Amino acid sequence: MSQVQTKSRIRESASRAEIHSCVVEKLSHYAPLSDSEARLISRLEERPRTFKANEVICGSGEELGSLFIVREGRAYTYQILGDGRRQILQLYYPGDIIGTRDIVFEQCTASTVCATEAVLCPFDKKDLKEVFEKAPKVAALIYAIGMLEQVVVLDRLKAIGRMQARERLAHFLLEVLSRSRVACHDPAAPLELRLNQETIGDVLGLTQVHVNRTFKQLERDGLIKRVNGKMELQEAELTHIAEFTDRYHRIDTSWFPVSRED
Amino acid sequence: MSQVQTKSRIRESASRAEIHSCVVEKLSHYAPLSDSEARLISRLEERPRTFKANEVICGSGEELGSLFIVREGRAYTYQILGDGRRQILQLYYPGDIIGTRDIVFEQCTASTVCATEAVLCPFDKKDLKEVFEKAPKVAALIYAIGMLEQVVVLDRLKAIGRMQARERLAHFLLEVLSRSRVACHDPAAPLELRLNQETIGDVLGLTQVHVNRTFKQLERDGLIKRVNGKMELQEAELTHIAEFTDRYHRIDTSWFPVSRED
DNA sequence: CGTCCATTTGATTAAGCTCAATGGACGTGG
DNA sequence: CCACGTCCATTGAGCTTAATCAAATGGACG
Repeated sequence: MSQVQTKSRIRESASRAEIHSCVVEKLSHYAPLSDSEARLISRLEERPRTFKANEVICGSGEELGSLFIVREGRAYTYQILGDGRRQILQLYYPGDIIGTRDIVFEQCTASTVCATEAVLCPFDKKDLKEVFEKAPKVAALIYAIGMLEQVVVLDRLKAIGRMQARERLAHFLLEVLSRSRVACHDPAAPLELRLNQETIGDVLGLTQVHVNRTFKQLERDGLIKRVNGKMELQEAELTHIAEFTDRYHRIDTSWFPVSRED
Repeated sequence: MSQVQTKSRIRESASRAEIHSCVVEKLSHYAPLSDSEARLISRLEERPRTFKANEVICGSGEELGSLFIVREGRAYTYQILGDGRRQILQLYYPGDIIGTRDIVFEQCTASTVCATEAVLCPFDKKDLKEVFEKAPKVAALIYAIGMLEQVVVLDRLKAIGRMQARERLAHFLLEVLSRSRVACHDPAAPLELRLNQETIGDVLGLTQVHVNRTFKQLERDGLIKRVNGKMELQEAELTHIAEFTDRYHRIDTSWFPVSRED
């Protein structure tokens, strides 16, 4: 909750101390940005916008006009099969960038909706051109973050393809936890999923019923403890069960272009 | 087979007609490149290298020093679970770029090996810096191709998460077919998998035995016909069964920076 | 002609799905 | 305050898909 910043501070332009943008915050988590780079990005970023729960950010087939940085809430991307089954492809938590993928297509390859009420910062697609032209380091950073997302997706692919329900769910919980920590900084904070069991099933390729049984099983085994919405995890054991690796630590910036005027 | 180019032609430098590089060929499939852009890229590209079947391109945990463009053969990226099970994350066919993901990490997140004898063109990682600095349009293109790969991975995630063996396999066959066509150009050419059933199982999250039964079933139903290694597909029916979409058609280049001196 | 490897087939088992019912939490309207 | 509806979690019973275990078949090749 303390993550929600006062919106009026965004959009000041001049000195670095005053630049307070979602994108700058996200990007500089991985590599330091020069003042002019930070200024360029924060200038491009539009006013944060509030979305209602279940509001569609971009439907499959529409054109995605901007990236969105998640400031608060949860969103996800999914596809529906002919028989009505649903696969959720990617979850977005505070700090994540929505649309790094679909922005390169003329039509979105999947639908994106908010799972909860959410605050998103749009970043216009056509302004990316300026980023690639004037701030190659930032471009490299955006590229790297896109690839980081891909690694996370592939970890989940492995879990769905080759693990049983118990390990899949453990893997999922740890992934959400590590993702929350990027934004939240407090490593002791309990996990707050804010997703119902049907949604989790659609992420993991399981039915809601089986997700429920598996949660119960993990609870019986003392691996998780649930207290109204929040969850405490036995991280060490779960990590072992799910063979989980946290991918959010570090990217290799050695090949990045240097900031133009540092 | 006709895809294998005479290697001596690569590396000439001067005029456009003589530039004959794997990377240039791949990238200009999606957007026209200026002469200087083409020159920059082809100059960076090193001599094609031949790999033996089962030769490791980059092991999990090592640093990946270059991208590789596949000229001939098949390769794949995989992860092994503690109990020995294997999940193949991505297959690479001629025209694909290996390493767009792992290049942004200090250590590879997965192992990559050749499934057959293969010819690959390395493209040094640290030279990417120059590309991002001097050829922003090419950088955008590389970004877009990385995202295209991600969409393909997510289509497979959907298949593995929410489809049965029959549809999964159909989906897989169509994906390989459409991928082959990027490199091969002949739309009537029969599908040449050159992968055994165990490998296919590890792609699709199925056992080798079940892959076999499913192949047999597709064959009985007249949806595929197998003649020593090659395969003819009833594309229309299979596309319907697998709800398949070909993602290789088109990316949105409208936001790309323009070539610097066209 | 025997070895190696991949494919094929059969019999049995188990993980997860489907269908169905119950109960708690919460909001809304009378 | 109570009645009611909705959403979600929970639990049970039976069924289906794919896994497992095991073995046979069939090239390709030295």
